[in-house]
Amino acid sequence: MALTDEQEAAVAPGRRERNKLQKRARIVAAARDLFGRQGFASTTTQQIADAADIGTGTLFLYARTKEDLLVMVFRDEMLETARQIFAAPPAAPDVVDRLMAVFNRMADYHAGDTDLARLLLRELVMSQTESRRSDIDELMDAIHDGLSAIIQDGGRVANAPLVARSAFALYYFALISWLGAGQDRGWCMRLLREQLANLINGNRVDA
Amino acid sequence: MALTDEQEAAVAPGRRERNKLQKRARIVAAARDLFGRQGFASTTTQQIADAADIGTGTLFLYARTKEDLLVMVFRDEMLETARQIFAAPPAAPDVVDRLMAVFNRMADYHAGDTDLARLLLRELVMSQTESRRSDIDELMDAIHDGLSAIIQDGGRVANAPLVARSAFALYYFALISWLGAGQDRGWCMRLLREQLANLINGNRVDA
DNA sequence: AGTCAAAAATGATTCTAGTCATATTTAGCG
DNA sequence: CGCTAAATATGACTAGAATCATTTTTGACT
Repeated sequence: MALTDEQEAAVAPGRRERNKLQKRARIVAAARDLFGRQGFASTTTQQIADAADIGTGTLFLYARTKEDLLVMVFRDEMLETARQIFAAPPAAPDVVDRLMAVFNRMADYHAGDTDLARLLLRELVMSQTESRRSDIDELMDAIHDGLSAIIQDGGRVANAPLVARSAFALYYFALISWLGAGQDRGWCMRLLREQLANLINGNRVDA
Repeated sequence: MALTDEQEAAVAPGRRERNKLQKRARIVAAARDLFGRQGFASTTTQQIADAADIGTGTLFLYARTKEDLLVMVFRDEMLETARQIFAAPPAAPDVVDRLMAVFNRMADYHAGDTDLARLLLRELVMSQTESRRSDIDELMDAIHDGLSAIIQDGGRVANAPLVARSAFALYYFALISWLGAGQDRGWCMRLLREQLANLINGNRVDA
């Protein structure tokens, strides 16, 4: 027997809301699939709309621009990836080793599709849309908290959150060098390790 | 009396080449003006072509995309700005102070048009086009060298170029927070100062 | 000066992201 | 149940970036 409207509304946040969420999920799935198989540029918003079985204009009710769609698609995936990485903490003796283990696993994720990662990185820099900003903030916060915990756990450093911010900034720059400037990944990561060692352990001549 | 073709070609790198340079200059000037007055999005490539007195398609012989045009326009300006900043070195006692003086002056430049700066920053992350890559590399190198000199001059740090890279990465991240994530400029710069102090002077609990 | 191939310029055309006036669906209410 | 207003969906349409087949310019060589 079906529930009455009132009962239904009481259980879940309303049918309308559920429909929207379903539609949103279809859109994200379609976009994820097409971006992955055809690339971002050669996927048209029309193709995504067709695959998600919605009208041309409806798509833009859920993502203001094609680029927002890219961020939408990867926000979930990256959040999940970040959670998994921080949930299974690397059991290395040194803080620098542990940070590098985290960053290497993140880089592994991006290595799966460097073309998309490159474009995504570009969009993550600028949170033009309001919805995008919250997507990005959530992701950044998750990573920052994870890093902070690792650094705090090391115990040798004052002001762990600030150092976490610096570590993330250095990682971000490594990503830009690798994906943006086309430098060799290994080279970027080696440099990052040195920079992190400097950051954590100091770099004085007399040390 | 006019020079013969041969004489002319011997003096300068050929009339053809000079024409191209002139045309390029007209394009950059027109784009600079229109972007500044109307903003990037509401300036059409047609307007730029008209202002530069060239055909619609000719524009794309000089810049593969509208975004490349943005990079072209600001590469020169930013290089010049960077040179001026590093030519008149800040006479502060501390390395951190001197770095902050440099970064603050760079931020001042961007503060002149934060909308354009935001878009530019996004494009600088990814050197999609080959021509853009060289533009960006040149700019980055200039800044890196300047920072390196300041840090080396401080004398208390081993491996100045690496620390310069880190300092730049931290500055870059501050820019992203300010222009990209919409954080308050003062807050970003204060954080940057702390991070730089950490980087240069160490951050051990026992220090 | 005249010829020719390569380089550069051109604008009509194509393609697609994003808009907007209209139509449909939803849910609260008498 | 209708009725109504608000929310949501739709696809024909617009605007503008970028392309490309064609034309024009250049300069080397005779």
